[in-house]
Amino acid sequence: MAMLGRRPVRPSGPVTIHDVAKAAQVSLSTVSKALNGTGQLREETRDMVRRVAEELRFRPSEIARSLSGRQRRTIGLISSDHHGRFSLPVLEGIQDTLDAESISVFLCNAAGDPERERQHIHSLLANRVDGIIVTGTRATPRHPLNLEGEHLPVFYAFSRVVDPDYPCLLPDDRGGGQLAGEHLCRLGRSHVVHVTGPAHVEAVQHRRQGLEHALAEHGLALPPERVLTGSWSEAWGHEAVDRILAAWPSTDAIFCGNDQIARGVVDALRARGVRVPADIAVVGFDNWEIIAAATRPPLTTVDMNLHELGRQAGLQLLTMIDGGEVRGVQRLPCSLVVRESCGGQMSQNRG
Amino acid sequence: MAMLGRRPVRPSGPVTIHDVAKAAQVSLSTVSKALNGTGQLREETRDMVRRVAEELRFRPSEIARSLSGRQRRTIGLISSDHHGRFSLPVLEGIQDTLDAESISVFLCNAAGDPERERQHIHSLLANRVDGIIVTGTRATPRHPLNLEGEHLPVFYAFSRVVDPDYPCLLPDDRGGGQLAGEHLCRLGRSHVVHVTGPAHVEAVQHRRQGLEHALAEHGLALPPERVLTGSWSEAWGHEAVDRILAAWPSTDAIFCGNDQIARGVVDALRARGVRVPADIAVVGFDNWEIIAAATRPPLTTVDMNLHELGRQAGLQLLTMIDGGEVRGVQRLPCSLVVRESCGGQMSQNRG
DNA sequence: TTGAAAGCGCTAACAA
DNA sequence: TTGTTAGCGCTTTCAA
Repeated sequence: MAMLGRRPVRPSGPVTIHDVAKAAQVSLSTVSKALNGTGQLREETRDMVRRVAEELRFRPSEIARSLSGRQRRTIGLISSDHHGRFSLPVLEGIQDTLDAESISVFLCNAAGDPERERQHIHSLLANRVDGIIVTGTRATPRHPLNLEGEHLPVFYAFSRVVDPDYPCLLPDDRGGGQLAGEHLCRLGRSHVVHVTGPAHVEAVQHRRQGLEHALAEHGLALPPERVLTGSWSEAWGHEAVDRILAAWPSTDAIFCGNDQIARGVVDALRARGVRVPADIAVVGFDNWEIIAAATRPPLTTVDMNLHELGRQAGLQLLTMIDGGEVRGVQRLPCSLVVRESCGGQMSQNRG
Repeated sequence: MAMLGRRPVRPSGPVTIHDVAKAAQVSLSTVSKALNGTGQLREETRDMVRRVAEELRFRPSEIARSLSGRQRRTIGLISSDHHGRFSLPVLEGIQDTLDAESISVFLCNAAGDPERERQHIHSLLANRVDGIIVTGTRATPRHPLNLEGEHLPVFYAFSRVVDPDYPCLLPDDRGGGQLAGEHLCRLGRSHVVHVTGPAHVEAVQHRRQGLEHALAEHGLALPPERVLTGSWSEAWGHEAVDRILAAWPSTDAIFCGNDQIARGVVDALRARGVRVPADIAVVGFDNWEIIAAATRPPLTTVDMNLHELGRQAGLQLLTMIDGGEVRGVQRLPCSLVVRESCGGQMSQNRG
């Protein structure tokens, strides 16, 4: 295809713009312009250069490109905690957004170690990323990233920062709790007990508030003693059922703080001969498929839409990179996924 | 600290080597040498430059560094499938290795889409990574990465390639099955049934072979009809128990292809009034904590050591990058994690 | 319509 | 012991 009837020979290392220029018998800048669609070139030239470049499998070095002023089109992703079960969907969501913009992601796992986090930040800064997303468990609020005086957009996804001014996106746990409560009320349940995680966790408090709010709207109260706090485990679900059946035999609904607890609750109820949902309806939280779908009956549960949360986090970071103002805590609505543990079948969203 | 009593002023953008040179009143190369510990410099000069650089918070641009010939110290990580439950520990292991060498990771999630994978590869090549690790589910062997004619080390971690010559590291499923079998035999069980996943999956076949081998060594046979293949679900575990109790009431041990099946099996047995482990011992596979530990009784199960697998995959890639020869399928030994579903208590490894 | 040249931030060979 | 200079691969004025 190249002039003179000779096929251009691929050099050993990566093909450079020089190689293309030589093969196409034009100058460097012509190649650059042709390939980037910039400047004023004859169509023929542009086509010819493009053909040669393709034939040579020319892949412009992003390294060199970003050196000469262009945007880096690369961001850093720091998992402050270990990559957990919740991080995964968030991470995938983020990547969906960034892939669409051809932005590369440096993945860093600080694994909860501040020193490791420091090193990663250093490396990200040295690599001149355009921005950083921080993910992690949000049980305990974290310090804002220490950027060593550098100015760089940072967005916190599913990660709580002590200072509420930092741009961050979290699930609307309150709304989630409310969804669960409304669902139960709508199905006519009126003796609701809440079995949830550690009392000091913010999400635990929010979910309870949401439930309380929904019940209140239906003229029902949620007395403090009917909120049982414990660990996020199946075992706690079992234990809670013992207490509930002993203390409040008229209970007709249990809203659980997560799916593991719900699984424990359902299993325990079955073991006691209590029918779910006929006698007691159960709602979980997380929509952790592998648990929720395998429970018998399958769990109706609240979904935090973590994939979507990741997508939006990515978009927000892009906004910040483009100079947009993004601040404060934002909450993403949850959805209710209806399976069989409440008897109902319609699906609800709340936006 | 700088000369003339003036504090050097940080420029607005990232600090460059020029800024440091100016502030320290020396030349570019002196700064470079001082900071890299190369060349011959007076100790005083070196120290002085270092101090100034630190004060200015100078962070040499990795971009510029890698342009001028140095190694990129960056690798690509492609998740061919969605980041799954198994990818996580592998990923963390890989990062452990690479962090220790200060190598950055570009994360790409091809999500099973060949076109997306192509784009990611393109991007990785354009970013001149030193090598690539491919992770993903290994249920179905994948095609080797198409590097578009470029030469670059690629290592497959927990990902099966059609051509067995490609360097890849997989769990030793056969050994894992053997561990389970030996454990059961050692505990005196002699009527073993195997409830496992889809028959066509390689891991399913290997695990069965391992079990068979272990039983054979103790003079026991594993007739084909006692290998029940199905899906990887709890539901299948329940169903299998029905069949087993009906067909072979003398069964005293069940080895399950994964922990979900095992969970289903144990739950079903309990529901039928069969005691675990007193009447029937159960062994799982995966050591998926959240399931294995929550099962009642907690599951004795085989651990694939995925974190370690990731670590070693990282090391192997580094070897390849350094020009070492790495080829063919390698297998990482599994371990047996003893909990309570078999009655035994000692822990076993097999190296 | 094309090409020459400067520059991005750094390293490294060579001079001084 | 330090500084000058020439790249690394590309983009982007500015000249031709």
